[in-house]
Amino acid sequence: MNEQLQPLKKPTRSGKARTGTQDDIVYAHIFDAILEQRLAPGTKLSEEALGEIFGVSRTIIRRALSRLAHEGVVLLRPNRGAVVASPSVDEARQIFFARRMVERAITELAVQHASAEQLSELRQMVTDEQDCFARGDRGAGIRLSGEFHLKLAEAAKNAPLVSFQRSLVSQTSLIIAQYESGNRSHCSFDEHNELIDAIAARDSEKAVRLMMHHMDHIDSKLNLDEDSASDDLHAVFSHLALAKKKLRTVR
Amino acid sequence: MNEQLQPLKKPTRSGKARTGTQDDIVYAHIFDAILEQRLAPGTKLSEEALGEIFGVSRTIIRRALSRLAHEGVVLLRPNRGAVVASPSVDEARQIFFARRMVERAITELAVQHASAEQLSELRQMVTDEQDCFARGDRGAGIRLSGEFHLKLAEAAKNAPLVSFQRSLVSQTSLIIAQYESGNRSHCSFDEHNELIDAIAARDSEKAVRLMMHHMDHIDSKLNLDEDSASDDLHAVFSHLALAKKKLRTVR
DNA sequence: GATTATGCTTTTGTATACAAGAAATGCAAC
DNA sequence: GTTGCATTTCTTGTATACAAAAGCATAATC
Repeated sequence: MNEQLQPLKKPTRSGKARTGTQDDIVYAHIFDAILEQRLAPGTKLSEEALGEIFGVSRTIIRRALSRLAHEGVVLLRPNRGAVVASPSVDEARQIFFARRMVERAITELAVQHASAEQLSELRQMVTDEQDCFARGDRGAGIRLSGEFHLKLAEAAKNAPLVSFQRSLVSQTSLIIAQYESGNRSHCSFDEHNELIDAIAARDSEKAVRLMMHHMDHIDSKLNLDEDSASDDLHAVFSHLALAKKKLRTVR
Repeated sequence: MNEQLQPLKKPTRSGKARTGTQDDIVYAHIFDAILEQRLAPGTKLSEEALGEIFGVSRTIIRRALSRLAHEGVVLLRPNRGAVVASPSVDEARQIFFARRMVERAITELAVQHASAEQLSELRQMVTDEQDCFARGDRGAGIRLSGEFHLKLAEAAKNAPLVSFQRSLVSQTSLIIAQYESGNRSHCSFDEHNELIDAIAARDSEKAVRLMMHHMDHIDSKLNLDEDSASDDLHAVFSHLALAKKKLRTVR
């Protein structure tokens, strides 16, 4: 019934999906779609529809969804299926708090442990990110910006922090999709570059200061202020226009 | 073939498994077994054996295992099944680092947000813990000690931190099982009590200081020192004696 | 006209059958 | 006695069938 029954390709150059088992691939595709904000908060994720799209059975989809649910980007409502999470203002605050804490720790660790190779990979990512925004590919730009923070976490060489950061970054992406005010230029790559400089110079205090500044910038671009009544309604209905055939947006 | 085909009861009074869907129950049972150190690191978790034990199909077991895997307490080796994780010395260090960071944040938040009710629940838990050790139920004591730290996380009112803490606490339990030197009296409940006092007094600095002290105590009881060569071998083979019929310990 | 009942449709929950991959065993050769 | 290979057995990976629950629409009643 669907035209997409090819072998399934791994998405993006974010080397993560290397093992290539089917559910990793599905997971990575949905994850990327969320990071690129092609999947709006509240979008219903029907198992059958996704199965058709990716050409696999519901078993695989189900595994991918439960993994995403565990990371907090998908909400699994018993007997009612999965939707892309739409964090409340309060949840957003909690996530940002946790993220500040983690980013501080990651920055300090990265100053200690980042290898020259990792630093150059990080620089490459910033360049790519810049390119994306220059050529107008906002989605990929946002994703790379998130992946930058993940790569930095890897440079910190602490596995539990990496996995926590993964969850926080993707949830941040949802928050931005839901609460960004206007379309001001996004995660400023300049800040990313300065940050790498400070880390390369092994200047822990400066690096941390820059990172905290960076966090301030990100959440200054959001409307998380207390006038949440109208905000909430807006957030709930704002994506109704983007509804796509089977994956329609609800709440 | 097996004698256990009853409806399945929820485990422990840790109210978590309230929803009671089957995979939650299986998850909670295995989680508790790990927290109580009845499941040694390296133990193979065969899907079929567990299915028989709990009287459910492999589908349910599989979900529970993948959830545990995501929390890092179970290792899912492709085509080779699941085993209880056995953290290396380096992994243990990473987990402890993350845990210090999280416990500090949780303590500060709990000082701000813990309700009187939560504080009294915490006190109750310490009493229970004390009882367990008094009556020689070491397993339940260790579990309650872990659950104390989880409850504290809940008092901090930050969902992402709670879920991260859950993963860190259970992994800590595995580390203790693997690396504890001698059987000195465990997580000292006195420290837990002092901590509650400081939180109740809204004395953030003192609470954090006590918590950091508590962390020092926990890892001073472990052999994570660099003489890891013999340690590693010992860790790998130490549990071969505990092998149980189908759930046998391997690596 | 609004509201509640009731059957129908769609979607999720669980078990199971079958396929594919790994480990174990036995056999042969050195 | 040990090493290498082939076959067998067991375990996991995936799809699918069926059951159960939720949503939806129609109809009946107040």
